[in-house]
Amino acid sequence: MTARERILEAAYSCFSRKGYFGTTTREISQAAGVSEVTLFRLFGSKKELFREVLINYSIIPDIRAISVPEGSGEEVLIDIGLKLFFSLREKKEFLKILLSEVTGLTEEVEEVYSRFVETLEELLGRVFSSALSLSEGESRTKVKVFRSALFGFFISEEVFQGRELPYEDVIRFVKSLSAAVSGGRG
Amino acid sequence: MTARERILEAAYSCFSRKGYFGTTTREISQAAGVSEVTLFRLFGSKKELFREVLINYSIIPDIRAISVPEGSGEEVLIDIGLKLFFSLREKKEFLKILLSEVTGLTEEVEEVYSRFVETLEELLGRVFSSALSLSEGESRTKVKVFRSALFGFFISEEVFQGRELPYEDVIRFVKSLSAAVSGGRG
DNA sequence: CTTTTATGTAAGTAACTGCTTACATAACCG
DNA sequence: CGGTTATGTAAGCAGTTACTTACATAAAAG
Repeated sequence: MTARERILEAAYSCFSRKGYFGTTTREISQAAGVSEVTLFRLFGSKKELFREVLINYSIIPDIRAISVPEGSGEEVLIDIGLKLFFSLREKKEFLKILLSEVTGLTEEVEEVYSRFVETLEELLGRVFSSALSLSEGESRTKVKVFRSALFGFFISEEVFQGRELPYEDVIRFVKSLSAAVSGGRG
Repeated sequence: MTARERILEAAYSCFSRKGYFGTTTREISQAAGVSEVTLFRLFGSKKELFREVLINYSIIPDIRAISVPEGSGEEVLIDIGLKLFFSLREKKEFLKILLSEVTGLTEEVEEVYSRFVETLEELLGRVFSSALSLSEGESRTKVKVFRSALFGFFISEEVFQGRELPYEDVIRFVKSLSAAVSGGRG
């Protein structure tokens, strides 16, 4: 691994554990096993390094890579719900960084977050209108419910409580959510 | 207002806008209109002040104060959903502080968060088992869906996007969520 | 009136932080 | 070989930060 990569990785880890202001450049360089001078030579400033981390570890490509499952009805929602949940889990550190920068939101962090929600809703929008047969308006609201629930669940259970839920708990939740959203008039 | 109160209020505001590490004690004391020495005399340390802010502005009493509505069915869920949403909004700053401290979670912040979720689930548990007629297990999972969706929705739309949703949007969401959760087998 | 209490001003300290400069070294490239 | 490139060490600087000490003052309490 190049020095650049090692620094990026170390920065990712540090920022996600202690936030932007809680992390020092000394700390990052030590964790990366390089000198602090190298860090500044390669990235110019702490802020710039932070930006690169945000780009490098973004969850957005992961979400884009999720394929819309064939078929229809509840089963499809369960499938996509699980895929999304485990994508969130895989990028937990990235999401922690995002959350911790909610205060003093710089435009760029805000933009990253907006694109994250857009990407999610776009994917779910496609799934919902193909798998369930819903009007544009119905679909949009249900997508919001589904997306919010999944995201809220992940944040509460995994990020804040700092644990990793057993598979059955995740399944139970996603099934319940999918059933709720795919049934009824809501 | 006493100096103590002014400092608490200023600290609350600063921490919610810039996080713990992003805020300096100088800043707080200036915002409070007192000298920095006074801040340290009254609170001992920055950390202690932070703790007091967390206690003083906690959302938990707000949630405890919400009365379980009479009646049954979907209407009740809508009622409680709206009450909860507007409680979250009223304590947005507190929640921002909580979110921003998700990195480097101290035990105390983690505990505050746990109690927050417990309080929420307890309230919703009572509502769900009285208003809908559900078994213990069904109720518990539906409560999780309801709670996660509401919380996730609030965080995405209001905290991260930094805006205040128009009332109709909130209503539409809560109605859709309530319908989804109260109908079906989920 | 005198003491206590609450607050202020001034000054400063020790540690830390982001970042820079100067110089060495070792590997790789033509 | 000679030069470029990537990295390291050492030193440090200027600014900031949490927090302290010493002393003044004015109001409140007894």
